[in-house]
Amino acid sequence: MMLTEKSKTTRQKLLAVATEVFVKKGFHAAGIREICTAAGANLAAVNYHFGGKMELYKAVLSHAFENAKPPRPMPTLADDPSHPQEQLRAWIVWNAERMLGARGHAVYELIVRELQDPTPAFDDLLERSMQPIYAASEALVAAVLGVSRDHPFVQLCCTSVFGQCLIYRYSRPIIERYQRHASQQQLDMIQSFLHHDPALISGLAEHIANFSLAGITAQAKRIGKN
Amino acid sequence: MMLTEKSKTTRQKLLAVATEVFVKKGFHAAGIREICTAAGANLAAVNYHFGGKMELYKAVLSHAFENAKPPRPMPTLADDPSHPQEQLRAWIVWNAERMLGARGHAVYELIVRELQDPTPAFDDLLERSMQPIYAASEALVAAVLGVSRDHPFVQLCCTSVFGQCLIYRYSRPIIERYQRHASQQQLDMIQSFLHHDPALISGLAEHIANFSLAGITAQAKRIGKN
DNA sequence: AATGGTATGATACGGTGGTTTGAAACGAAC
DNA sequence: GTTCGTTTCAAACCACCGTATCATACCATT
Repeated sequence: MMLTEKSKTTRQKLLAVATEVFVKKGFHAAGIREICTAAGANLAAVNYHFGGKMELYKAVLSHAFENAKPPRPMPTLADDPSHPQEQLRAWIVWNAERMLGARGHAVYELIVRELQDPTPAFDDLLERSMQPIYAASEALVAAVLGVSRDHPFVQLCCTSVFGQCLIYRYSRPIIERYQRHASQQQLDMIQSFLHHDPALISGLAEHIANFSLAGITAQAKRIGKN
Repeated sequence: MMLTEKSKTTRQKLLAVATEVFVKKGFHAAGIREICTAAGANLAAVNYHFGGKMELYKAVLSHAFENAKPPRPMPTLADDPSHPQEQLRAWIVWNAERMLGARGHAVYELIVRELQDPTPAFDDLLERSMQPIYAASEALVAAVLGVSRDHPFVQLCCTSVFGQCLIYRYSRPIIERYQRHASQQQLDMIQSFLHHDPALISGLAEHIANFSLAGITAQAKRIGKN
């Protein structure tokens, strides 16, 4: 038999626990022993079920990527080419909610780790998960700016949008740390953020959209003047 | 004698090499052997001169922090309270150039690493290097928005500004990777960026300032309407 | 009941990492 | 030239990690 009940659950448990540990500590710092004992499995289980630490890691990446599929499809320029501003706004909100929401948590956390200590699995992950999204943002921003996609302002504005989203991922350890000297109402907000409270996140997404649209339209005027 | 000529240079060489290696690989991945051989020192040198890997790391942090002092002093609201917009613009440019320039390279790279895998040296570094800067940004943004510093919009806008700067640090590994499939003129720009070309960086700083000021004034109007 | 692929278990191997040790080399002071 | 603190060096130590091994237990099929 290919997979008994028991083996399925150990494999899945291993995958689930490994995701947590890799997210928390990164690839190098995470240990096989730690993962196995936390999953209630034997030390050899990883090698048996996946073939090695790196293979387990790749499996975690794939699994996390599959689970990160957003509930709504990505808004693109093609959906309504005559109103690029509204489309861009919809896209920014969609993207921010995707990057900050609970669904994408593991993938983006792992991507952020890969950014600093790339493993061989990096290129593939980036290509699959980020490249299509980035391409869509370029098209939308170019449409709003009224220039071609290789205009330097397009990249700058896209980077500004992504930067505003990414920082909420990067600063997570700081935020966790600042719980100590936080007031009660700050503490509530921090907890909401760390637990991916949808209301708080859509508020952040709204802010990023408002902020960015103002920034981008300002750049559009700047282009028009020249 | 406390420090002969020879010992001084080994200590300094160790510090310099260790800074490079820690920046490049992070605390955990960096190896004592690697550092020592690169510095032309014996394996035991680190323990002798610093007392251990962690102490060496702390010394590197302090040293990098001291060397990151920007050439110009930070513009603050107090410099010209009647023109908060201009002051905020000056501050954003100053901050972006500080975070992206060659001087601050080591510190910010190390901070970015600490963000993901905090070592015991994290709190101190953060408090010394980031807290005063962040406080200044809050004051300026609050002045432009015309609200008190604990208004929620203040934090949101400050985070948006920092996010736009930080992403250029975070995405450095991606950018290095994309040199392979880049055109010639893209390659030149990438090289300029990686080598902290002042002209390119002040261009980025200008963009971030324009983008952010538009975003912040838009939020100010939004507050005014309510 | 017997069998054979599958899964789990305890243990050991090779390698690497930081740290320690003790002897040797250096250099200034007497 | 001897002495003493400082610095360098080679070698070893010890803990840990990922992997490999091999015996055992499981369980559907025969």
